[in-house]
Amino acid sequence: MLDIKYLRDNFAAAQKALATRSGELDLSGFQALDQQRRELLSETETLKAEKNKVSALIGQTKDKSQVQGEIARMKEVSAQIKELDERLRSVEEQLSELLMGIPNIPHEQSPVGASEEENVEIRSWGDRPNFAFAPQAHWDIGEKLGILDFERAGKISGARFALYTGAGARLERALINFMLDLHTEQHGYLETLPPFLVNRASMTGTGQLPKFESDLFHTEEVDLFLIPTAEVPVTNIHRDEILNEKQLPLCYTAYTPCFRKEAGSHGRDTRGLIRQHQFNKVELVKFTRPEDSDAELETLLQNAEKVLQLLELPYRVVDLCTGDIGFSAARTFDIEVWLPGQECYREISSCSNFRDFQARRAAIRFRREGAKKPELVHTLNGSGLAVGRTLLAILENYQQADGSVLIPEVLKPYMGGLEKIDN
RNA sequence: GGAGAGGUGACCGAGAGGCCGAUGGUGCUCGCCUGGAAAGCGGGUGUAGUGAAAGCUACCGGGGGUUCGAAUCCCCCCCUCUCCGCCA
Repeated sequence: MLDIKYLRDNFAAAQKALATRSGELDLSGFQALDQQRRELLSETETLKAEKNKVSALIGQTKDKSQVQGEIARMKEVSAQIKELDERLRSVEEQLSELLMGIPNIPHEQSPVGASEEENVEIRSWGDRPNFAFAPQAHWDIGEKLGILDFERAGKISGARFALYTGAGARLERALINFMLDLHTEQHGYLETLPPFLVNRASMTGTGQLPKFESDLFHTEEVDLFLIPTAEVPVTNIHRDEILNEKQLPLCYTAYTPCFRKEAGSHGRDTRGLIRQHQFNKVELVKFTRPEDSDAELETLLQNAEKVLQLLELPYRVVDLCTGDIGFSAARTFDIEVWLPGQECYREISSCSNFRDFQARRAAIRFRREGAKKPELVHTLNGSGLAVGRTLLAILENYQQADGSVLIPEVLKPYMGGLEKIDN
């Protein structure tokens, strides 16, 4: 959520900045609603002050017969207050709905552009493998090795689910452990294991609600949502809290499964592990002081890149343009891994600085040393990494002519010393 | 799922229609005292909205209601604890 005061005072500038994002945005009602709200507020508060004053007087008067007129008048005032409050509530509801639907203002340094075509590659790492044979896609490799079973997953659940077996399941688990160990032992993140079902307040805090409810799996009788990313429960760890400046930055990592409806992506990436209703992810989340968030995004991005470097998987880093940045983010870097089976780069991590957008929604603040007023923190997060996509990248990059797949050096200890997966 | 007890400021804990944004204590902080510290003494110490400011308004788990007036009474919901049931 944007700062209403900022929007009020910089309406034209905000509108201009927001126009560089994709999608339609109608802010025309804002100024009138904002005005109405303040008028109603002042009106009802004047009446409340009057009511409070007179009621105190009535309380002090022993002989109530002397104040019958006051009592009657206050009854009238109370009714007026009630009516004004109702109008105020309706205006505030409309205003909040409008405000909650406004995306974050892009970072000044984000490249301006209309779509992903205009994202800017800022660096790449590693050498793409040269194969003396035609590399296969991971779904073929995995099925032939008997470690991925999409057909039975379809039977059990439906489309966009995967069944891992044997070395496949082990490899997924090895990756989770490897990533968590790296981030906790080398990068200083605190491991967490949060709930996978969260309430509306949490989803609203990070920006999934109210706008993107249709992307979420929802449970019927208890009004909970399956998390689409660990960002939601982990960022909400500190919802409605005031942190000490000394604690910052707070850095958390979490492994969780993620659940997404993928509504609107019918027919896209229907094969393989790329786009699943359920997938595993290790997430990195930071809470920082405002002045530190740009630098912290850079280190978070490097922490995510480190996973690919250690796994020796070639990748590139892309600075998302204003038209491609997600709703809540101000700035986003995507890491894209090279997939030889499909001869393209695919997103494997998305690292974002949300600035105070989520913090305002979720009321996550901190108090500076000696300061009276608390301030909003900045929140950041990034995948470190999407586990399923990492596994498929290994299958495609480490595949051999005979159909086997070598295990990356750093994963061998996590695979019980296994050197390669074959039949 | 059943029965009971609770949810008050950073924390503990009073308050049971008006004198309560809330006694007291702990913590924190500033000052005095001290060679320094402890102890002691004195002051300060919630958040938000609105306003140029003084101030005003709201908030005692959440939402409704009764009343001139609600932390306090009534209704619904949520959460925590204890016991029983069930279960990993």
